[in-house]
Amino acid sequence: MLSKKTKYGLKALTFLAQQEDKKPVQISEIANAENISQKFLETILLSLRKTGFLGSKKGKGGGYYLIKDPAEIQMASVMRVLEGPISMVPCVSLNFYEKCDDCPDEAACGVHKLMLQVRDSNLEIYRNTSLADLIA
Amino acid sequence: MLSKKTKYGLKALTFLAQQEDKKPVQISEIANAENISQKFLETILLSLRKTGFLGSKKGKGGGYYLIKDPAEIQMASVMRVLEGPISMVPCVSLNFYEKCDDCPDEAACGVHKLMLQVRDSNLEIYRNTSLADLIA
DNA sequence: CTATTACCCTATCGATTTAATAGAGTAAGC
DNA sequence: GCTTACTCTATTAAATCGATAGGGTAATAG
Repeated sequence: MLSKKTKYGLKALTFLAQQEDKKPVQISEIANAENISQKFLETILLSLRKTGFLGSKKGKGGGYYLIKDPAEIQMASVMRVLEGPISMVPCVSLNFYEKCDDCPDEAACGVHKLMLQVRDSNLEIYRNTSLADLIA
Repeated sequence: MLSKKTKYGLKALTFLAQQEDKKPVQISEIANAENISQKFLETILLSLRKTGFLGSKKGKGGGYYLIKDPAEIQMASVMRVLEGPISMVPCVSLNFYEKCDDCPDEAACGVHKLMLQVRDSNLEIYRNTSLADLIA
């Protein structure tokens, strides 16, 4: 299941990408438009800022705004930040690899084989889809 | 993330599929071979029996055995029983569809669009992969 | 017939994660 | 210098997960 955090984060990103100009948008405006708990959204936007997707401006007229062009933001990197590993098991993860304690031989493991396929196909989607694609 | 339940269930199924003959295999033997908590495995095998994947035999010489040919068991049905919905959000689920409370318009939702792609590609894998493929 | 084997079922429990909330702090701008 | 709006930490309630305990029950061998 996709976490609410990821869902809300993606919605916020698409909302910002749809803005005409580059002016900062207040958290409250995004939360209101997308039906998201404002406080929860705060922490999500904060993490997106810390990971380089968003910029922020304080004070009156402040808010969050996209730093990069939506076409340059690929889902793979967004998903890793919001949802965590793309793989469903650590033993097929590119960025978060970990050996299974059980499972003496990965090459002979059916689960490994299946999850490798799933990871490959999902990764291809996430890499070939940008934020711009989501609002097209 | 793939739950341990699914992982263990798949491992048990592949173990049973690798048996030479059709004789019942004891829970303890599977648990031992695959490094799984025996008690936990009991509940998993029980649910696989109730959903028509396994048969069981009680008493001495009893155990669990596959009912169908491994080539006839597709991952899509196994995953739905063990892991639940294949979709990452209910609003793109075939078998467990549910509308989002937020999100006034699914067609305009970027998350919906993205998750639809993911569901399609995963479903294709799960449908085209059988238990027999996992041990090949 | 009866003892043993091994599946069957329910209940519980601790740990972790998730989603949400509270509340105070801080920087920027008018 | 006051207001606005982002920043950060801490807390919490609920849900889920993985595992365990312990008895019950059916089938089989001998």
